[in-house]
Amino acid sequence: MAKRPYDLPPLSALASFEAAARHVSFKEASRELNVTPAAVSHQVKALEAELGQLLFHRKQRGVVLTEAGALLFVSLQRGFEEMADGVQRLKRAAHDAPVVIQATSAVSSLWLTSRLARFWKDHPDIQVTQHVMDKVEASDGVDLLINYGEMPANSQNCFPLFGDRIIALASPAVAEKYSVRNLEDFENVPLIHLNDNLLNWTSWQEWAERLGYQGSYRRGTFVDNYIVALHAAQDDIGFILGWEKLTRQLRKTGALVQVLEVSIEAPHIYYIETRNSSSEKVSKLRDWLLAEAKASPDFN
Amino acid sequence: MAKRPYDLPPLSALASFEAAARHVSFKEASRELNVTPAAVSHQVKALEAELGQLLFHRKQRGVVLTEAGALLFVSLQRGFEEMADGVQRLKRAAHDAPVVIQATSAVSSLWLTSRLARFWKDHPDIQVTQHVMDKVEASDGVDLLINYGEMPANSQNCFPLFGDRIIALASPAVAEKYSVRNLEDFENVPLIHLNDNLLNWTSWQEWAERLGYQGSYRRGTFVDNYIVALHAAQDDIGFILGWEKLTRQLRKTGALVQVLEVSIEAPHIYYIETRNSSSEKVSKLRDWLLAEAKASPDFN
DNA sequence: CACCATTGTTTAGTTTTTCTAATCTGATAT
DNA sequence: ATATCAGATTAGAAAAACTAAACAATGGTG
Repeated sequence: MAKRPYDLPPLSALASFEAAARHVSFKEASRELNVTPAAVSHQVKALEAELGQLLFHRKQRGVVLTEAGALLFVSLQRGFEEMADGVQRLKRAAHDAPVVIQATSAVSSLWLTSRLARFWKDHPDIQVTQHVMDKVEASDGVDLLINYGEMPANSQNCFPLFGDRIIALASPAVAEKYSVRNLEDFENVPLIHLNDNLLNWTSWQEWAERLGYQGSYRRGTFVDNYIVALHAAQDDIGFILGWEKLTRQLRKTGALVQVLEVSIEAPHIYYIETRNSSSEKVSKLRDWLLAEAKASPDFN
Repeated sequence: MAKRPYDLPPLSALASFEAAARHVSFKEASRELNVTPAAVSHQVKALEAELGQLLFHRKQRGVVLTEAGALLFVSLQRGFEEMADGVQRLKRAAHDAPVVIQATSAVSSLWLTSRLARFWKDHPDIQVTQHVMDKVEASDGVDLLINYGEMPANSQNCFPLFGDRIIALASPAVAEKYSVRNLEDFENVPLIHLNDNLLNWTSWQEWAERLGYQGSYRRGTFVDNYIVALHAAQDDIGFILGWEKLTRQLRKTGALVQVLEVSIEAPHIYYIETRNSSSEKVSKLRDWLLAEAKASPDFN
């Protein structure tokens, strides 16, 4: 097969030489490289040995480049410059690029959006883009991902955000009109069902079973999106299941009220996942959100 | 003071990444770099961590460059190419450049030249230039230097070549005409004296003193150059001092004959000194000459 | 003129980096 | 299904790089 396309001496030696040549001083070079002059001396000596020619004339006081050294120096400078340019561009691009966080429309509107607004006040330099998508898979270019489901074990990219309880809700008008007293009553009232194609939503059926009731809840309307379902509930369409914490604000404002004093622990938890990038900014946002979830467990 | 002008990640990581990107394969890269795939994996991972962004998409089978990776790759390639160019030029220049060996005209004509001709037969790829100069100081650009004098102690650039004895010589005609029987006889015959401005030549006076004779040798002619002196001797101008070994050939052909069966050990030795370059070619010639001096101590 | 401050070198030993061996993972091809 | 392939991961080994200290050579200073 092809031999090494660049038959270069050790790069560390080249870097030491370049610095020494630029400063015309081993001492200065060593300061720049955060090493002792001895280290630079070693590297340059090794390079000279490898190339089989002197790169510096050792003068009484300091060093002077030989002709060969000068020749090498300009090439190295150009080379390093080129590389540094590329790295610089990369860093700048990373700096300018926003952090992309993906969440379902429900999480986004009920929890994430208001917090991102606050995050931006703390970190005006970090641009954040929300990617609202009611699917489990992450699209390309997503840095963070808030999932509801079973958190993969021993993945250091996933961190639990919060768990929740599931309760029954309705608009005050609906609640008053049907006055549900027990689980059986739900069989004869309009329920809002979610078509759970991809997410792990808990259905009315599952919810009741968890609470020990075996009846069948068939009445009501089906919608595809939890936010739509919430709006439907507020429009007096019927009863809806909801997360206790996530709907706290809606209950506080009286838009919805809890029906029956029963609840189940949500079968899954919300967790945050790091994807693609391990950049500073991403970690910052992730840690901020984790702290946020921890700091206000009751969503005050 | 100024920060590092090139704020580059570890160069070894860049080199590993470049190879991996070029092959689009950690495995191939590892073969090129003579390391295991694990090593490449480590380096790339470290680089990604440092830059805070993924450089490869890890696919089910192998890897693919990310956009960022591709961007970095072209810069690195250009950079390495630039550097390799410089190194290449340097090596080529060193390869093409002849080895320069400096010697006095005497050593050159009596010992070195014929040997260099033989060296060239053994090593036709190594070009050798003679720099004949009857001074002690080496001029710039000289790689090897044959000196006569006191060899500096503990210098690993100097190697003893040979010592010699000093005898009195003359052309057969002169020898017969004056028939010198003892040291005193030299006082009344034409002597050839060397103006020793710089070299450590032994004068007739010193020679005789070493042999225990206190007379004064004033008669004769003065010349500046030993080769001229030798020619003068062959032209029957007078008696001359010479090295036993170096003049062997002249005596063999009958051009000169030894006068009086006395001789002194030369006060100094011939030694060879390495200057400037420590290139392969220089070492080769030096070692060859040392072996030559050792192999034929009698100058057969 | 002695003496100190500079700059680079050298040696030997330590620290850091880099690499390997072995084991895993996850997915494709047979 | 099973083998295979490319890469990841881990802990520990090997190699490279570095440092400390003593040295050498020189130039400036009191």
